[in-house]
Amino acid sequence: MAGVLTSQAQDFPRWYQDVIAKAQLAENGPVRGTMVIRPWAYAIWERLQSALDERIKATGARNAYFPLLIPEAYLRREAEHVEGFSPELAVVTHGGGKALDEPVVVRPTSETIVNAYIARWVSSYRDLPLLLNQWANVVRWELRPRLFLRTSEFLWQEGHTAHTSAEEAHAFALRILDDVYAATMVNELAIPVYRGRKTERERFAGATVSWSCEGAMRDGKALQMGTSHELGQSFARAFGTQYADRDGELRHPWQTSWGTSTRLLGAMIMAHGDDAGLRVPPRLAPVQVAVLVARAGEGVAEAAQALIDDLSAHGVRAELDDALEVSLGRRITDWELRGVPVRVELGPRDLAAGVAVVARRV
RNA sequence: CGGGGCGUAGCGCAGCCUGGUAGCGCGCCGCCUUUGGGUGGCGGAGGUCGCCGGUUCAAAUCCGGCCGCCCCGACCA
Repeated sequence: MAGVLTSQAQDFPRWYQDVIAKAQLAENGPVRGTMVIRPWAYAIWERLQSALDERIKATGARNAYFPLLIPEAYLRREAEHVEGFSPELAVVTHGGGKALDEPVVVRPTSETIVNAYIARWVSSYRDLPLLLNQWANVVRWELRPRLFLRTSEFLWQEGHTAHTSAEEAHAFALRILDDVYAATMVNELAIPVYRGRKTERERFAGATVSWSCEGAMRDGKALQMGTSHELGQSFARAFGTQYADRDGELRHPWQTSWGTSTRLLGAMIMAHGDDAGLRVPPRLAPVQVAVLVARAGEGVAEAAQALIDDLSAHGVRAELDDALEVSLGRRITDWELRGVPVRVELGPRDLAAGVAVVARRV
């Protein structure tokens, strides 16, 4: 059929933008780099989020929430960290109609404010390991934004942990990389990933080692999909986090931080989408089976509803499409664009013959 | 921030060079027709032509300034 989208071969970036628009996944916000996530994409994100959350909790980490606004001075406490993030900070200078005595920054990531509190909560080796995770939005003033892949504001999960040894922190950072990130990417997103250590240049600002999961996209490029960092003791020193060890000595804990974001939706689009549109991995698909009433007829609506009920009873997320005022071709194209894994078409002809058209899109 | 391009209806664009009633496609609304892969027909709604100023009898069009956006580069989850 004549493509609704620019083909991937012709212009991959253009195809990417087309799918996002036509499948109604997201749009640009009024402020440069911001993004409106539309219901279909958000529903996929929610499923991805819960899959990640489950695995994060399985490591023993617990969810918490820290403020969006951070005193600028906090950022300055860790030299390399502030140097890395300063160029992309959004800074609030006014509040309540008056200039603030000290500007506050909108979090670009939360190492600093989390550590300000970890310092208060850790005083004994018995308090460790401390394993925290937060689901939040962060802001980084990006020069060249691209929907999902690099937006000025994005949704993510950021973990922050403290341990009694470098070895334990190292092991935990890798556990997140393997058991949480790679596992979710492979099993939920159905994207094979390459795990490895980031180069010195790409290392997270303030980390000693950065580990990354990179996935292969259909344009032949790799995309960083999740990172896990060993922070050493630099943040602990910067924020004065110390604990009394078994031997009575005061020591700084060894820390990690790790994150994945709505960029994963961009990865899903680029790793699975084709010239007909998006293809959503079945485990993440908000609708796994779309049942289309192809044409009105005696008993067709009832048969379609019976199929929906049967699928639902078996734990399959199924949705009825009986919008007969919209042409069948149009509806088929729309479901293809949105990437629903299985489509069933049912009409009087099928009913009479005791069959149904089933199309897979996985 | 450096290089290039573009701002005209919700979206995508033509018109600008050569000033003279603001157009096309898609989408939207109504009616009819159709419906098994983006149906077809008829009718309709919708625009301070990015903003400010200048030239002119007359500016989307010419001139000046400003603002915004997109693409490439550098930076980045």
